[in-house]
Formats: sequence, structure tokens, C-alpha cells
Amino acid sequence: MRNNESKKCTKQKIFEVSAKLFSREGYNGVSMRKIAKEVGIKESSIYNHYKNKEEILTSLFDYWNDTLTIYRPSEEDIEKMLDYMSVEDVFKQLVIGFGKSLNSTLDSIAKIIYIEQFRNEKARKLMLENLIGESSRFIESVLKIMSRKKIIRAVDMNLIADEYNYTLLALSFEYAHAVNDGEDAAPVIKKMFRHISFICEYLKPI
Amino acid sequence: MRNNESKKCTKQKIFEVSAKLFSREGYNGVSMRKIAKEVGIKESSIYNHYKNKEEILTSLFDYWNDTLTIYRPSEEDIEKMLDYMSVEDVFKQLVIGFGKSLNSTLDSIAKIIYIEQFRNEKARKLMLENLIGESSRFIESVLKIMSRKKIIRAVDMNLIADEYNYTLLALSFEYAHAVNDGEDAAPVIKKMFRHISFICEYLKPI
DNA sequence: GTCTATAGCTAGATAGAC
DNA sequence: GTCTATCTAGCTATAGAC
Repeated sequence: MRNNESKKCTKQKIFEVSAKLFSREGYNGVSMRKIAKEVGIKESSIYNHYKNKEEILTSLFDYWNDTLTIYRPSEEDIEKMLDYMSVEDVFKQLVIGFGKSLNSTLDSIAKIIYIEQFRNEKARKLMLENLIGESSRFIESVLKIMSRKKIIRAVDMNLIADEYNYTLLALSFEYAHAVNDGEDAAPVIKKMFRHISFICEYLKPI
Repeated sequence: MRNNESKKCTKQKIFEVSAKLFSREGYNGVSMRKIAKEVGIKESSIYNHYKNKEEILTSLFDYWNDTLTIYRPSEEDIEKMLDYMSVEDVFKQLVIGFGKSLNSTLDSIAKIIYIEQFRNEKARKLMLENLIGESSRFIESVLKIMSRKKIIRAVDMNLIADEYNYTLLALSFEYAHAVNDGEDAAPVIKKMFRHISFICEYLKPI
């Protein structure tokens, strides 16, 4: 029992420390020694938990993929939200809920995806398929629900989903920088909300 | 003379090879040996042209900064363009002109900025100040000219400049991936133009 | 300005004691 | 499961011959 707990604890520590270090220095900028030192063990001990360095990175990406898929609200959830919330508040809630679902490890992993997207195949896939593709399709499905309920006017939903999504993606880079540099992230959040207001103004029925 | 020419040529080769390799593997993923091998010289010879590895990276960022500042059309240029072009065509021309100004080395440097923005201070500055800040202010100044000429309706120009710019920035990431993977970049260009059409539709005088 | 040779260091990974 | 010790390979950078 104690064995299992301490095993889990050390592996978890390696996991979180790696996320933090990779997000600051990039995968190739962090050595197994640095990770071991920060965890408080010898580098050779890492190999009892992970096969090699690459497997640590892969486990980070897998965690991101699993967690973020679970978070996204279902179509039923959206329907319910629209019963008592405005279009604008639903979109704002999606951003707030997404932000709240991110612990500091997930924040770090997001940055690792940004950094490694041109070098690592898994990171590239997460960027293009998850952060761009799936997100856009999700927003398009939300727009379809709103259209069915006739609370937004007729628009090119694929286009508006892209407009909504790409700007938020770029702003999430700016957000990562603010958090990174220990600056106030409020101005970026404000920009996100201003963007949502702009889209909702466009969507308003005439 | 011949000395000068060959010197310039080797230095230029180091410059271009480094841009290519850094953009693929990241700064920390490329060794001086790899660069030397690809150039066709010994690694020690690099130090006759650059003080160290960091100076190669810095020179790449300086080149980006100098070139892109020179490219951006002046307010007078914009005024002239508007004499015989529509609002939409001016914006499309800005994207096309920007694209044409990029040789393959500048394409690579853009990717290096994306990769290194969270690790390298110069890259971070270029991302936040040049690609986000300056670009947005430039578009805002273009919108002001259009507004003065009364060819667009009254809007929050700071907001629209951000809407215009952030989506294009995110799409430029997708563009970099397409070029990177040897895929067809046309669908991304099409998305850029669709975005511009959307913004111009919004700007149309009533 | 390029070369050979090498210093001096750090990397990822493994063997075997406890 | 963690440790010490160590291997091999790779790294940046320099010295000095040509």
C-alpha cells in the first residue's frame, strides 16, 4: 500500500515538474538531470516510472487530450444553458468554464503544445485537430442549436465558428505570455470578452 | 575581393541553413555540428563568422525585424491604393504583398519566432510587439484612413483591427504547418480571404 | 578562412548494490 | 524504488597549423 502510494506520488511529481520545466525551456532545453533534481531524486530513478524522456512528454499530451475532451459541454448542456442564459453569456461561460478547468499543469501543457507543434507529431496533431479543428466544430454545433432556437440570425455558421475560434486561439497565446511573465492576465481576458461581444452583436436577430 | 565574396557566401550559408534547421528542430534541437555539416564546413569554422550559437539566432531575429519594418506600406501608399482599389482588395493586397515579401528564410524565421517565443526574450518581443502590437496598430491606421474617406461605416477601429489581426495571426500558424508538411497552402489562403471578406462586409457603409 | 585536434562539459541511459 | 557509479555519445568552444 505504502509502496503504491509513494510510487504514485513520485511519478506524479515527475509528471508535474516535467510539465513546468518543458513549458519554460522546451523539451530539448530540459535534461533528465534537471527534472530529477527538481523532483528531489536521482536521474536514474526516473527510469523506474518512465521508459525514457519521450514517454514523459507523451504522457503529458495524453493527459491534455483526455482531460479536455471530458470537459467540453454536451449539446444537451448547451440547450439547458440557453434556457436561462443569453447567447453572449453562454459563450462567456464557455470561456470561463474552460479557464476554470485548467490547473497549472494543463496551462503548462498548453504552452508545450505551442512550443513543440512544429517539431513533435503529437503536439502538431493536438494543435491542428484538437485546438483548431474540434474547437471550431464544437462552436459550429453551438451556433446550430442557437439557430434552431431562433435566438440568432441566419449566418454562415462555419465562418463565424472560425472567426470566433481563431481569435480566441491567438488570444490564448497572449494569455500564456501574461501568465508566464507573472503579469496581470485581466487585460487579455477583457479582450476575449470584447471579442465575444463583437461576435454576439453580429449574431443578433434583426 | 575573392576573400570578401567567399566570406559573405559562407556566412550567408550558415545564416540560411541555421534558419532552416532551427525552424524544424528548434534552437536547442540543432547543434553547431549539424549546421556545419549541412553548410559543408567544419564546426570550428563557424566561429570565424559568428561569435557563438546564440549570435546566429539573434542575427536571424534582427533580419526579420529589419525586413518586415521596411515592407509595411506607408499611409501615403494606402491612400494611393484606395484611389483605384476597393476596401476589400486593399486588405487582400496587404496579405498578398506580405506573403510575396517572404522568402523561404523569412518563412523559417517566422516559425522560429513561434517556437521560441516562450523561451527567448527576443522572440517573445517580436511576437508580442511586432506580430501582435504593431500589426494591429497598422491596421487601425488603415481603418482610420478609410473612415476619413467615408468608404467604411463608423466602427470601433481598435476592436476591428484586433479582430482582423488575431485571426490572421492564428491562420498564419496553420499556413506554417501546411508549408512545413509540404501540403497545399491554398485552403489556408482561402480562409484568410474569407476572413477579410467577413470583416469588409461588416465595414460596409449602410 | 578553413582545417585538425582536443579540452571540458553535459546529455540520455544502464548495471548492480541496497 | 532509490541509490552510486559509470558508459557512450553528443555538445560548445578554443588553440594552433596551414
